[in-house]
Amino acid sequence: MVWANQYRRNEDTKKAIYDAALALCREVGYEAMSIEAIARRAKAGKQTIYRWWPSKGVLLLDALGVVGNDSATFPDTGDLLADLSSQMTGAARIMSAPQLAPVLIGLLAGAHHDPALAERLMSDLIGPRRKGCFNRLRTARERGELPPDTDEVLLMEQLYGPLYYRYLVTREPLVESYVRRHVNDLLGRLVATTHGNHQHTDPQTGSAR
Amino acid sequence: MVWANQYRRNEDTKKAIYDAALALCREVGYEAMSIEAIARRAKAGKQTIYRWWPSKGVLLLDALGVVGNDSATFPDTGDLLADLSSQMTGAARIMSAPQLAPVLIGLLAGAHHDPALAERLMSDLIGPRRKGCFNRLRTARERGELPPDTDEVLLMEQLYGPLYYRYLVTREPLVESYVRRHVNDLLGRLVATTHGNHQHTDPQTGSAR
Amino acid sequence: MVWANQYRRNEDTKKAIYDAALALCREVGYEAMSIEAIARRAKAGKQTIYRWWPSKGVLLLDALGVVGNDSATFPDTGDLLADLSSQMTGAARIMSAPQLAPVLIGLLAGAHHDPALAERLMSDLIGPRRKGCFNRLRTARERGELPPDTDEVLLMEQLYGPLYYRYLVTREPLVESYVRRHVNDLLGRLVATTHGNHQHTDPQTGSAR
Amino acid sequence: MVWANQYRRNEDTKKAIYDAALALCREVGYEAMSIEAIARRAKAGKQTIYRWWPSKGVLLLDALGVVGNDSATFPDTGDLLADLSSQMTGAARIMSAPQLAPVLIGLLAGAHHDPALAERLMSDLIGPRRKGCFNRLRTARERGELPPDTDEVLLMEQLYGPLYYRYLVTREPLVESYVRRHVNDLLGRLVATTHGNHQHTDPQTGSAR
DNA sequence: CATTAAACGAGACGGTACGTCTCGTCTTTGC
DNA sequence: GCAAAGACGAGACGTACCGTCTCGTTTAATG
Repeated sequence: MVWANQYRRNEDTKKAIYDAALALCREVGYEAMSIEAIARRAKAGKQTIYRWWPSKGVLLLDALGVVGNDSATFPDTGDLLADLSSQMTGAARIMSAPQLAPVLIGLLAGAHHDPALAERLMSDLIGPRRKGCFNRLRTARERGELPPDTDEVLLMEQLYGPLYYRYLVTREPLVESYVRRHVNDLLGRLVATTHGNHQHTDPQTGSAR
Repeated sequence: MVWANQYRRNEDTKKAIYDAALALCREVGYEAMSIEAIARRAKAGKQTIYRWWPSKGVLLLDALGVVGNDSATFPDTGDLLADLSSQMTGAARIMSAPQLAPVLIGLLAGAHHDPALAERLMSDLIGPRRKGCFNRLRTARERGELPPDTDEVLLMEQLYGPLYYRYLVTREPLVESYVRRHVNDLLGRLVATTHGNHQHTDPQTGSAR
Repeated sequence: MVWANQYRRNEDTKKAIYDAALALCREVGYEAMSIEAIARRAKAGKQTIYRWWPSKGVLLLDALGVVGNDSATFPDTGDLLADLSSQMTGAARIMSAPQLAPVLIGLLAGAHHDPALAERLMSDLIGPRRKGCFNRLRTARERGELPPDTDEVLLMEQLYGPLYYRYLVTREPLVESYVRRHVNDLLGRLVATTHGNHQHTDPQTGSAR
Repeated sequence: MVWANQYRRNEDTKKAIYDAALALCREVGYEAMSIEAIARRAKAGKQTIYRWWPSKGVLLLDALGVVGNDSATFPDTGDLLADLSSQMTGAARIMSAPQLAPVLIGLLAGAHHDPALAERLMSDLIGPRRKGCFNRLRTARERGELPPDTDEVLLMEQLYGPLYYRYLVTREPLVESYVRRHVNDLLGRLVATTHGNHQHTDPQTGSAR
C-alpha cells in the first residue's frame, strides 16, 4: 500500500520492534521497559524508534494493534442485558489478563502528562469502544428496551466505571460473576422486565446455573 | 513521647522532605519527580530519604498526610441522597484538583508493580474512605432508606466507579453537575424499585464472604 | 588513520578530559581527584570516561602522555658519568616537580591493587626508561667504560633506587647536588676515576649540615 | 599509669579497633579499608575512632605497634657485611610480606598529602630504622671497616634505595639472593674484599635469565 | 555514696562519589 | 539515503563512606 511505504519504512524492522516491545512489556512491565531495551532486543537502532514513535506509550499502543481489531464492535442479539453481559465480561477478561493489566494502567497514567498519547489512546482504544457501546444503548432506547429519557453516556459510564474502579483502584480480580451481578443489578432497575431473581438461563444449554 | 523519637528522627527534615515532594509533584508530575530532586530541594541527603521511605510513592502518600485527615468520615444528616451528593462532589473536587490529579494516577499505577505501595494506598487512602461509605450505606439500609437486600459494596462501586472512570480514563473534568446527576440517577432508581440481590461483600477487600 | 577512529571516538572530548584530569590532579591531588569531578570540569558525561578508561590511574597515565615522549631516550655522548648525571638530574627534576610528585606516588600505590594500572605503568612509564638506561649501561660495558662483569640491572637499580627512596620515603627534595654526589660516588667506585664529594648529611632529616 | 587513663580511655575498645583495622587491612587492603568498616567490625562507634585518631593511616600505624618493636636495632657482630646482609634481608622479608606490602605503600602515599601521617611515619617507623643503620655505619667507619670519608647517609640510601625501588616501583619479590647480591656488590667495592657476582638480569622484568 | 563529666555504642544527618543505567541527540559506516 | 551501531552530554539510580552531630548508657573520679 502506498501510505505504508510512503516514508520508505522497513516493515520487518517495524515488526521486530513491535514484537520486542510486547515481549518486554510482558516480561518486565510497562514502567520498567525502556526504549533502549526494545531497540536492543529488536536489533534496531534507537534512532529508528525515536524517528517513528513519539513515546514508549504510543509505540506500545501501536504494537498492541488495537486499531483494527473487532473488540470494539458491540454484539446486538436483540437482548440488551445478554449483549452487555457478554461484551463486558469479555472486556473484563481482557483487562484482567496478567500481561495487559499493567499496560493499560501505564498508558492511562502516561496519558496524564503526554497529550499525544492521550489522543492516541482515546482515538484508537477508548473512543471506538465507547462509540460501540453508545450505539448499542441508543438502539436499545429506540427499540424501547430502555426508558426514552435514558442518558446513554451516563449509563455507559455507570456500566463500565465499576469495572475500571476494580481494575485500577482496588486491583481485585474482575471475575465474571461480579460483572454479571453488576450489570444485572444496574440494568434490572432500569428496564421494564419481569425477573423475580437474577439467575440467568444459559442460552446454550438452557440449564439454570 | 518515647516512641516518636525512638528512632531519633529529625522532624524538621521530615517536613522539608514532605514539602519538597509535594512541590515537585505539582511542578513536574509524579513520574518525572526524582528522589534526587526531592533531596536537593529539601536540602536533605538522599540516604535520609532512602532510610525512611521504601519508594517515591510511599513517600508521597505520607506527604499527602491522608492518614489522619477526616475526608474519610462520611456525613450523616439522615438524608442519604444529600449526604452522598455532598461527599462525592467533595471527593470529585479533590480528585480533579490540578495538583492532585497526576499524583493519584501515579500512585495507582505504581501500586500495580509495588506491593508495598499498594498496601499503603489501600490501608491509608482507599480503605478508610471505602469503609466510611460502606458504613453510611449500611446505616441507610438499616433505616430503610435503601432496600433491605442492598449490596453496599456493589452500590459503593457503582457510585464511585464512574467518577474514577472519568478521572482516570477519559480525563474529563469532574464537574459537580455530572456527579449530582449520576448520584440522583442511580439512587433515584434504587429507592423506587424492588429487586433482589443477596450476596454481600466485604467493604475493604470486596471479596465475597 | 582508520584505527584511530575505528571506535568513532570524539577527539575533542578526549582532550578535554585529559586537560581536566591534569588540572584537577594539580589542584587537589591524585587521591582527592574524582572521576565525577573530571567529567564535570571537562563537560563530559561520566559514562564517556568509564567507557574508555578502566580507572582513574590509567586515565591519568594516558593524560600524562608519557607513551611517546622522549624522556626515555638516554643520552650517549661517550662519557657515561656525564650522561648518567644529566639524565638522572633531569629525572629527579621531573619527579620532584610539585605537580607530578603526588601523581607518581598515587600511581605507584594504585598499581599495588590494580593489575591493569600496574601493567600500563610498567609498559608505558617505567619499562621504557629502564630499557633506555639498561641499553646505555650495556653499551658502556661493551666499550670498556664499565667492568666486564657488571650486572646492568643491579647497577641501574643502585643508581635509581636512592632517588625513589628520597622521593617516596623521606620526601626530601631531590636537589641536583645530591643526585650528582650519588652518581659520582657510585660510579667512581666502579670505574677508575678520581672523584670526591664528602658532604655529610643528618641521618634523620637528610638535610646537609 | 596515670597518663593512659587520664582520658578514661577504654583499653578493650582500643584493642578491638586495632584488631579490626589490622584484619580489614589484610582482607581488603589499605585503600579499600574504611573507618566505617573498622567501627562496624570492632563494634565501636565511629566517633570513638575519630576521637582518638586523626586518620586511617595514623590508626593503622598505631595498630601495627611499630613504635616499640626492636626491628630498628641494628646487629653489631663486628662484621659489617654480615650485619647489613642480615638486617636487610630481614627488612626485605618484612617489606614483601603479603599483608604488609600494601600497607606501607598506602602509608607512604598518604604521607604525601597528610602531614600528620608523614610526621608519625617518620618518627615511629622510618626514623628509628634510619638512625640504627646510621649508627652502625658510623661505628664501622670509626673502626676502619669503611673509608674515613664515607658519607653514612648517602651509603645508607644507596643500600636501602634499591630495596624500596623493587618493592614500590617494580613490585618484584624481594628475594634474599637479590638483597645479598646487592649488599655484597655495593660494600664489596667500598671495603677491601674480593668478591664477584656475574648473574645478569633482564632490564624490563628484572628476573634472572 | 551520690554526682558528674567523659567516653562509649549507636546511628541520623548533609554531603560527595561511586559505577550503572537510560534518556534523547548526534555521527559514522555499511548496505 | 535509511538503518545499525553506538558515542555523547546529561542526570537519576541506590549504595558506601565521609566527618559531624546528637542521643541514652556506662564508667570512672571526684566531692
